[in-house]
Amino acid sequence: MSGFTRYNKILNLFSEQRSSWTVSEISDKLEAPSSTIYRIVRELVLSEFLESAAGAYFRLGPAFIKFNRTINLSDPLVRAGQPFLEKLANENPIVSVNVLARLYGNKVMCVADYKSPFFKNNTSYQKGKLMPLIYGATSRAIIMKIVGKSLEDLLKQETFYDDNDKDTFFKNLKNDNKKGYCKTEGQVDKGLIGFAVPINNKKLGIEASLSSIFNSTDFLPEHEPIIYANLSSYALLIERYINQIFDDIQNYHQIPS
Amino acid sequence: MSGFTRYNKILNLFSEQRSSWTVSEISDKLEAPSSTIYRIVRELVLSEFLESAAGAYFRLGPAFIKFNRTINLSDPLVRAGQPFLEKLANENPIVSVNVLARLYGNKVMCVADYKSPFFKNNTSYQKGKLMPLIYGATSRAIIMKIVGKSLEDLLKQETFYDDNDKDTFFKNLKNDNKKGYCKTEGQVDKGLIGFAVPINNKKLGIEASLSSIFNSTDFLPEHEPIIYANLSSYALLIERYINQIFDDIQNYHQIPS
DNA sequence: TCATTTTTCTTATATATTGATAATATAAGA
DNA sequence: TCTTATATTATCAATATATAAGAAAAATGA
Repeated sequence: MSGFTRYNKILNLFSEQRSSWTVSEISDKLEAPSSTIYRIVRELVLSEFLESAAGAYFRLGPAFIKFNRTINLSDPLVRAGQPFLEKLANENPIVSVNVLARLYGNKVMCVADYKSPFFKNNTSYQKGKLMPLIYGATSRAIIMKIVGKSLEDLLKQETFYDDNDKDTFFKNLKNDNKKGYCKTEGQVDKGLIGFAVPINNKKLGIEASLSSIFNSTDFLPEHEPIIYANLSSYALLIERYINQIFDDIQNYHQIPS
Repeated sequence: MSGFTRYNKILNLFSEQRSSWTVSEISDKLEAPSSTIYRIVRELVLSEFLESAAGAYFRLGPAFIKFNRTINLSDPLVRAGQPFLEKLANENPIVSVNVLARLYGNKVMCVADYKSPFFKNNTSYQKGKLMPLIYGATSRAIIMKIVGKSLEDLLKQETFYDDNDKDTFFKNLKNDNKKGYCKTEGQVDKGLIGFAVPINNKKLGIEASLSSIFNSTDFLPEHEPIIYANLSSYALLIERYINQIFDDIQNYHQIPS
């Protein structure tokens, strides 16, 4: 173990299922002497990446909450899009969950969401959760704007059921691209139907989507044009707003530190 | 620079005000050769603590979002308390923001919140934000249960206006402790009034509070007993639920890995 | 295409990390 | 309160690793 790995290996032991570890448990798991683990853990505690809990246990520390907040407040996509999610929800004809998601590595991550007050279902698209790349309108609206080698690289890790499945996938993607939006039903959550449009900004390297998710039982075909109109107009607004924020950042960077 | 500091120093450059840095900017700022910074940044990118953005810029990476989510899902306080916040909001006589906060180092951090649909003001108590220790009901309900040397250590960093100010602070704290709840008006946000009760669990090392924050203009004296009754009963529920979660964790830890 | 910028690679050397052991602090029980 | 077990820190020589300067390679943009 060397470099950042030795810290990362310890941090990655902490999960939803197992959120607290003692030093001796860590040293057992990583097969490293406890004196070494103590030293590393102490360093992480000092920088607030870990914190000590009762009974010699350690857990993830407040640094993650702090940095996560920094990301939320400074991410141009979140800053530009967050304020519009509630408005979008109010203008939709039926109760909805509205989601801003972006490409992160080769996964899709929800970075902001707003749920109508009386929407009952829980979607899988919760802020911070990594989602599959090829299922659900939210994800597909993102990849439909990616082409050529970038798309190939991105999909390299994904496995399709068979060649037919793969062909259908690419054909649908092409179709969606023509229409300008994506619609899927039950691909991620049973009983839910999702619509999504892409949001892009080349200068800032943003590949993202805006989506509205509804209960299948609430949805009627005549809603579709309104839903699509709302999504497109808000996506446009958000893209414009991102550009404005980009200019602010540019100006900021020109000020010498 | 050695140990974790070398990574931490770079990560801490990223802030709400300045969320992206190039390698040469970092090496200027930290006065270190850029070849060294490149190596460290590459390590951080590999572990997703940083990610590269457009134009040779780097920004905070998805690891923080992931770990933050882990904290949210596994924190016994969040797990126990989150589900009750909406109920508390609905039972309050006027619109409110309802907050679960806990001690983190020598600050107070909001770990969960729920705002009534028609509550307009923005409180300073947003999830993830560090708050002052001695102002506001939310914070004071936490420290009012801490005594002796622990309290001294905690307040060591805090500066009071004068000795009189300090005396008043401690007298109020004592009073609150007798009453069982805290009430402050405008200490953190002008125009808002806050009520809070403590939540504790010694075994898990949890020192926290549950609070409801209202618009001063909505508030009438006759609301006070209802507010207090709601807070106390939900705090009790949450404390019981925390114990149950604690037992689950215990059972989990007994399973050999 | 070329010129510029960003990123990686290569090396000897200085420096930090390691882990066995000892010392100390802390918590729990009698 | 004292005892004992356990958790945490300190020490130090052997070893592994990071460092920094410059060169080379890739990537980017005009």
